Order: sequence, then structure tokens, then C-alpha cells
Amino acid sequence: MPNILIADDHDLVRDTIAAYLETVDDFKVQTAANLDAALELMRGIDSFDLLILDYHMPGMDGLNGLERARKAFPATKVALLSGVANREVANKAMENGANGFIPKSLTAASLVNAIKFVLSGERYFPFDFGAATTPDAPSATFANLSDREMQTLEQLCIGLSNKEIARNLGVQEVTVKLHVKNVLAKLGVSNRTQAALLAKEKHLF
Amino acid sequence: MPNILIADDHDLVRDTIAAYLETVDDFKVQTAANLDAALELMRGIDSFDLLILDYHMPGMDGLNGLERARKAFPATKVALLSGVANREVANKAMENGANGFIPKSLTAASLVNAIKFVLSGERYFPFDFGAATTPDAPSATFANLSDREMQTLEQLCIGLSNKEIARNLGVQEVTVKLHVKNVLAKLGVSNRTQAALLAKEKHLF
DNA sequence: TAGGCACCTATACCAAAGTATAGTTCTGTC
DNA sequence: GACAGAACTATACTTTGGTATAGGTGCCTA
Repeated sequence: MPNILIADDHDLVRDTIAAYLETVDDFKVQTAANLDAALELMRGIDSFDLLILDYHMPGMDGLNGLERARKAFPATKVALLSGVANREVANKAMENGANGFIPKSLTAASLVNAIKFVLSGERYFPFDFGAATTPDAPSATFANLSDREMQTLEQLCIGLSNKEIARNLGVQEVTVKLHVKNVLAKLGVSNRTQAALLAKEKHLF
Repeated sequence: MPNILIADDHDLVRDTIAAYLETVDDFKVQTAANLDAALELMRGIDSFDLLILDYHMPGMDGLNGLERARKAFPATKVALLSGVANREVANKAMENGANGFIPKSLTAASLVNAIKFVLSGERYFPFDFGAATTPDAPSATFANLSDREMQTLEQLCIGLSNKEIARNLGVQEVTVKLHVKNVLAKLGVSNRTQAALLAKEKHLF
């Protein structure tokens, strides 16, 4: 039966998660309200399999807390739990050797899956985490573009001039200008740089 | 017992994976050498739980194959398998609804874990995949920029015109042109769009 | 078969971008 | 106090970008 330690300063969050894990599966769960209390508990017990650390919690000091925990108990897997961290932080955590990153937006079922995954030796990271920056009502704007306009936009996104684009597409420069003008209008931007930036932002090319 | 279908045109790869999965855990595995053969097999059987598609395989046509498979059998989970794809492709695959992305660099044990993970309804994506794209020898190019040039570049990255930048910085338009010219020279690009694109790519702003 | 649309071209014009040269002011350094 | 570099301005110029109008072709569909 896996030994799990959850450290979170929000009592409600901590205790409900603990209770859920114990009922739903064969986990033995203990809890702590801050990092030092957690480390103290770990010193008393022979071995925890997994330590779940809230990212915002007394004693954490950003990712330093993660570092401390990992150095003190190298054999114990550590997962970071956070409701607010951005992708930057999450990536840094993984680079610093965390075995998992658990956003609080996860469903309870997914949490269990994630924990099992980590316990089996894998590293859990929700691939789309932080992707919510732009919920991507995808390319409603870009759908109106004709084939040629799309091709023109694609070349715009490499920073080519109208003349170069004309050569690449095998048409006259005037034609390219026409396409560019239409693209700008359809995308609702005022110059080619903005068009390129917008397309890149939406990961079109 | 989960039903798995592996489609890969490399016989050795396909068959060894299949054999391994069957011995190591309770999977029922079938195989196909290309996408069409795979879809044909799926039409014959009531339901596969997981379809593993090689990214480079006859019939795939990039991510179109993924699309085809997902549309034809919406109830079956689909994971992409690839030895060469870059992070771009991997992300696109996930955005297009793949349930997992499996790089061939995975260990056998991790493969099994990943498959179980996907079968349990989660989406598997190795968090550090393709992180080697740009280790970011950061801004060797950008270090030479003076303060004003940097500010100018920043505004360039929103797609502003020289006139607007001049207003924002409280200087004459000519001055902005000068800065822009210097920025282009120092970055080794030939117009403002390329400069903006480059800066964005390096995540400067 | 008539209309609509994507696509291409032409001419023309004005605005914006980019280049070149020259000069001023300020600041920090040798 | 001389010098170098960053920042700013001015004038003048060429190239590129973007707009406007008008017209030609081919394809598809009502």
C-alpha cells in the first residue's frame, strides 16, 4: 500500500483530497500544513513513496522548497500541487526534478490516475497545462482566407517582401499586394507585421 | 482485457512491441502495416480500446491520418508513435485530439505505463519531449542592442508603425527610423517583420 | 446561362519604411 | 580637457507597402 504525504496549508483542500484518496483506492495518506511539518513527519517514518507539495505554502519559497525536500529525501517521489502557477513555473519544477505537476484544475479521477502514474516511476505533466492563454476559437478569423491568401500569409510569416513572395508564387508583385491587402482586412490588422505576429500566435505556421 | 491495435510499417518495431505488450501485461494486441490496413481491421472488430499510429507510415499524410482515424472511430483512443517528430508536430497532434504522443525513445516500461495511462482516460504527453529544440544560447544577438533600440524592438513586436512608436517614446519619427535601422543591422535581418518574428521566437517579449 | 467568386493583371497614387549624411547634446572615462 | 558612444534631430532621397479603380479569365452553382 503506497504511503503518501500531502502538504498544503489549506485544511479543507488537504483533508478532502486525503480522504478521497483513502476511500477510492489503496493509499495510506498523511498530511501536513507546511513544508517543515512535512519534513518533520518524513524523518519520523521509514519511507514515504510520494510527497505532494502545495506550491504556495509556508516554507516553500518558490521552488526552493522542492529542492529542500528532494535533497533531504532523495528516494521519495515529489509532486507539486498548484492552483495558480503558470506554465513557466511548472516547467521549472519539472526541470528541477519534480516527478509530477498537479494543477488543482484536475478532476479527482485524473488525480488518482496521475498519482498512480507517478508511483509507477513515470513523470506526470498535463501536456496542455497553461495552454488556456488563448482558448483558441480556432481560426474563425483565418477560415475566410482563400487559398492564395493563405499562401501569401504563410510567406509573410517568414518576413518576405512582396517582391519575394511574388517570385515564390509565380505571380506579379501587384497581385501579391492585392492578396496582402485582403489578408490584412480579413484579419482586422493594419500591417503585415501584425498579420505575421497574429498568425504565429495562433500557431498557423 | 484491453484491445490494442498497432499500426507501423516497420515490421520489426511493430511486432516486437506487440509481443512485448502481450507478454508483460494483459493486453490483446493486433497489428497493421499501414493506416488503411488498420482502419480495415477496425471495421471488422466491434471495438478497439486503443489505436497506436506511427507518424511516418503509408496513408498517414502528416496529421491527416490521425484526423481520419479519429473521425472514423471516435470511440477509440488514438496515440501517435514517432521516432523523429519534433515538438511542433507533437503539440499539433495533441491539439488535434490525440490521446497520447509516444516518442520511440521511451523505455519499454514507460511505454506500458503510458498505455495504461491513456487507457484510463488520461492524455499522455512526455513533458520534456523536444525541449532540446533551442537550448537558448540566449540573446547573444540581442545583447548588443542599446536601451532605446530595445524599446523600439519591443514596440515593433506589437506591429506598431514608426509614427506610433515615435509618439510612445516621445521622439521624432526620424529617430525611430534610425533605431529601427540599427536594430535590423544588429539582428542581421532585412525588415521589421523579420525583426519582430525573431524577437518573438526567442521569447524576448 | 447568368451570376458569384477566386485569381490574376494593369495603372496610378500616396504613405510608410528604410538609407545616407551631417550635426547637436549629454554622459562617462581615460 | 579630450574622446567615445548613446541618443536625438534635420534634410533628402529611394524602395517598399498599401489603397483605389478597372478589367480579364476560369470554375462552380443556382
